[in-house]
Amino acid sequence: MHRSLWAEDRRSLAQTVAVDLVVLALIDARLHVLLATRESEPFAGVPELPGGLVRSDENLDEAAARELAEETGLGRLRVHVEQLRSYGEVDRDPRGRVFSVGYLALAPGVPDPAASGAAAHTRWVPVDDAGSLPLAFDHAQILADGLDRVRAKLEYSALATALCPAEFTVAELRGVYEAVWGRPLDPRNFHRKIAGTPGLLIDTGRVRREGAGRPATLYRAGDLTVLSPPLSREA
Amino acid sequence: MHRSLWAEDRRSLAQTVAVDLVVLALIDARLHVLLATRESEPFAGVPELPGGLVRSDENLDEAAARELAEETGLGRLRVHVEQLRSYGEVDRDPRGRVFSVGYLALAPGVPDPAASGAAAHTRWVPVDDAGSLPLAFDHAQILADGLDRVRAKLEYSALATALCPAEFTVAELRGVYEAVWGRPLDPRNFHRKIAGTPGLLIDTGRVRREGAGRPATLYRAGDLTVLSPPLSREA
DNA sequence: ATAATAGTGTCTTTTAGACAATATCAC
DNA sequence: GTGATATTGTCTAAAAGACACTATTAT
Repeated sequence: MHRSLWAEDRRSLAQTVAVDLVVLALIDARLHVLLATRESEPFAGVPELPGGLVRSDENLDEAAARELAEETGLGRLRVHVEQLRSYGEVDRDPRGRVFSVGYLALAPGVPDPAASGAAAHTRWVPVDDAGSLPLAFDHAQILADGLDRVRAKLEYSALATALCPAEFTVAELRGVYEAVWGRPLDPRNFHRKIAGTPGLLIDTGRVRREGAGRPATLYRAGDLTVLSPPLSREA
Repeated sequence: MHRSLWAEDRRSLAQTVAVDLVVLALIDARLHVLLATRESEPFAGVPELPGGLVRSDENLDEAAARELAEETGLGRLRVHVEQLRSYGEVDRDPRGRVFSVGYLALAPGVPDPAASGAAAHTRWVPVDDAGSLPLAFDHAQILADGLDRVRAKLEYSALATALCPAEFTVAELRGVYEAVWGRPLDPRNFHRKIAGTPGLLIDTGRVRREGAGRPATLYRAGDLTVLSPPLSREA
């Protein structure tokens, strides 16, 4: 009885594995998620997360990276990709038994509007609006899990830099936190905490002047990935 | 091209989904993991994590719960089960394309030695020893991920109570932390921190006397699941 | 009494959070 | 100069960690 389901049983199972991506980016100081629109049944016309089936010659991470490039035109950008969790309700797909591995992808800005034609299927939706949209399959749950993950992980990791361009200011980084957490942070305490964490930011030596005000130092992300102690979401 | 792999492509993929469990329990103040021994090829005779294929009429959590009951004889106990992550390297199983969803299970003690016959396949191994054992498939990676998860999650959650019996003392709970983190904690600071977190522990009103010393208050787990601020692994 | 464990109090150092003050720009 | 943003400093309240002390048992 132990590990009994092999040989013919395995063939008759007819299981399928897909990846679905929660792709996030900051646009106009608001967190956005990339949604596609289903073109066929089931759920024709309904928005869904980009994704697709895992092919026989690729692992899960590779499938996620391929779908990201194919469906979003984000291939050339430095995108952080990490696995979320898997979804396997029996009836989550009316076509049959399809498991989905959810992925979280954080893009450092949006690609050129003149990007690949594949991106025409997709659009960026503010996450506040997407929460109330009905999504195909169980994608609303996957999206919620992705948002939970990124909100929690900002506290104890350097993940926020993945939503910034290669070189950024402390104010930009703070903007990421404010957008993801949906609340303002004290610029002075934030600056002191971030700048006082060795290894988190690397000073490029250059500055950026943006309208009025003292020019801001330009940093790029350092090697540090774990923030300890964590950066608390202050009151 | 979008979502193109459907209909016949899907049938020809021949993918299979399994669950594999990292089952942990505290035995003699040491953290142990439950291992089975493979009885057939591949990896015949090599230790592996308990697990098996997901059936067509059950979701992932149900498959994990069923395997837990079937293979470990822990069915009747109150076991905490949560999903870890999924594993999908192309060649992770030489028999074909098998994806695995890893699960973490925390048992409040070990079942009766006189438990079900299924448990005869399995044995409890101290995690320190299991780390150097060669395990079948990629189960060493799954085990490492499970240990990472439980070590990290003790800091910011009430998960440690899942490794305690229904009623326990503060010293027992501290023993869980010390076993999982592999370092001693200050009993006085631990007690003050734990007892000072509202909702974490519920006083049963009874005490337990164990050899010499003042009797310890018996608690059961409260509703609180998230510890904030987290319990830091002190120096 | 002595040893052992449970639980409380106290002190010091560190940190978070509020916010004043200074630096450097555009105008 | 004014106004704006960046960056540093200062103060206070809270928390962490070290550890003395009290409480309650077995022997």
